[in-house]
Amino acid sequence: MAEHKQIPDPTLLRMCRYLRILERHDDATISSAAIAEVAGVNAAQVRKDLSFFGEFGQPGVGYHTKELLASLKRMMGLDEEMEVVVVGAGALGSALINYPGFDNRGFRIVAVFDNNPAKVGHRLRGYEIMAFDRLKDTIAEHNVSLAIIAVPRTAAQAVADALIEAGVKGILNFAPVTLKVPDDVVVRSVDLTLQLETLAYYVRD
Amino acid sequence: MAEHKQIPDPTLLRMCRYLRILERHDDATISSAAIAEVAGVNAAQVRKDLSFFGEFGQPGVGYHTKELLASLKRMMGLDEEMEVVVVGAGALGSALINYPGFDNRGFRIVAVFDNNPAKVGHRLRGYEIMAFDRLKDTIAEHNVSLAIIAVPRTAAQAVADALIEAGVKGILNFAPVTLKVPDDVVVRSVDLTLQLETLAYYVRD
DNA sequence: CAGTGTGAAGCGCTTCACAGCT
DNA sequence: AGCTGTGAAGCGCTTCACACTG
Repeated sequence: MAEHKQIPDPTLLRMCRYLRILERHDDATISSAAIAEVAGVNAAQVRKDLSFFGEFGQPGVGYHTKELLASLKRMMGLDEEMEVVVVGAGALGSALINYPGFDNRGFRIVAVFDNNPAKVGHRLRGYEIMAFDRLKDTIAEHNVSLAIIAVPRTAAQAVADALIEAGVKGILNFAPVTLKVPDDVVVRSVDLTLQLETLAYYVRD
Repeated sequence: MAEHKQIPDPTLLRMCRYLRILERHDDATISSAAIAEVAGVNAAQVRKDLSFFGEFGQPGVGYHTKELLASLKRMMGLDEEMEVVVVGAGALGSALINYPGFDNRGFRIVAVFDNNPAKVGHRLRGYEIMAFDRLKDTIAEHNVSLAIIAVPRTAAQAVADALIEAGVKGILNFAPVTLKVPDDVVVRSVDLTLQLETLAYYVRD
């Protein structure tokens, strides 16, 4: 996590949503109320979030759409392409590789790994599937700092360990486990069934 | 959301994780400290979370694994099978249909919908893909209250509206938009790129 | 006016700390 | 002695309210 921790996590998540809203906004300016409306949050929240990064607005007018977008992208580290590796070429991994959102947002998949011998060497949407033993040199060679884990639960921690040893600093984990990682590595977990299970609670009876 | 709102949302999410930990635990008893260790949270947090549902523990001993598991499953509404429909049979939808986690946790997919004429009528892992015009009667017929949205961003709100009109009360949304829904419908959004984008912030430079 | 930026209040989740039980 | 259940403290995010600005 290092020294970046001054900005609240919920703010960071919302910032990304604001970016999308700005990208789809046609007018030259936009108010915090307008952003809030689309994002489904409080307008004061939007202003407070933005204020973490600086003062972009003009009282009585709002924010200049393009300017704000460009500034935020840069401050979020999304203004330049970022290399990512995907580990796990099962159903989920394949879907992620095909997912247009990643390409479109400046993430470039540089390699796909899987340890299933039936898959290694084959191509998946143009990417050659490599065995795990090529993790380290590939990551070093391309200077990759982000990885996506889409392997079964039982393999996830070992994969994470290998990725971290290879120098990865950020992990997006789709396996349903809590990964143990050093302090300087950031993990985000997306658990597909967890969310569905909490819905069951609200919906039953 | 209705009258269930007394339990904090973060607690609900953690409860599901505790369930998994209990399922994989071999000893007859388990302490809050042991659960906390695996879940990566504070032990007091575990006890507080559990206390929302009742008093299950035995001072000096801990919790009886199987008993606790059974009680929690029932209280979370996960003790009986629940019908789900999936809307969107693209890469993500297909991956979700294949995802073992759903089957294993008591969710039964009863129908898959997609409006792509090239897909309608075909089968996907045993499920016939149906056009959207069959949404309403299928949901009514099977008394479905949960739905998964895995369609492109632009179609998501319309799909949500149709699902809600058909009687769905809980939606797991994978499209990158904030859905507008009535108060009695619960939405959980899983945004695949959002998480990756926040990682970019921590990892850059 | 219309709308930003922000101190201060509000609120809810997390953690502490300890009484109480076995 | 070991561990639970919980009141109370702590802490951080959200919302309010308003001075300020073009």
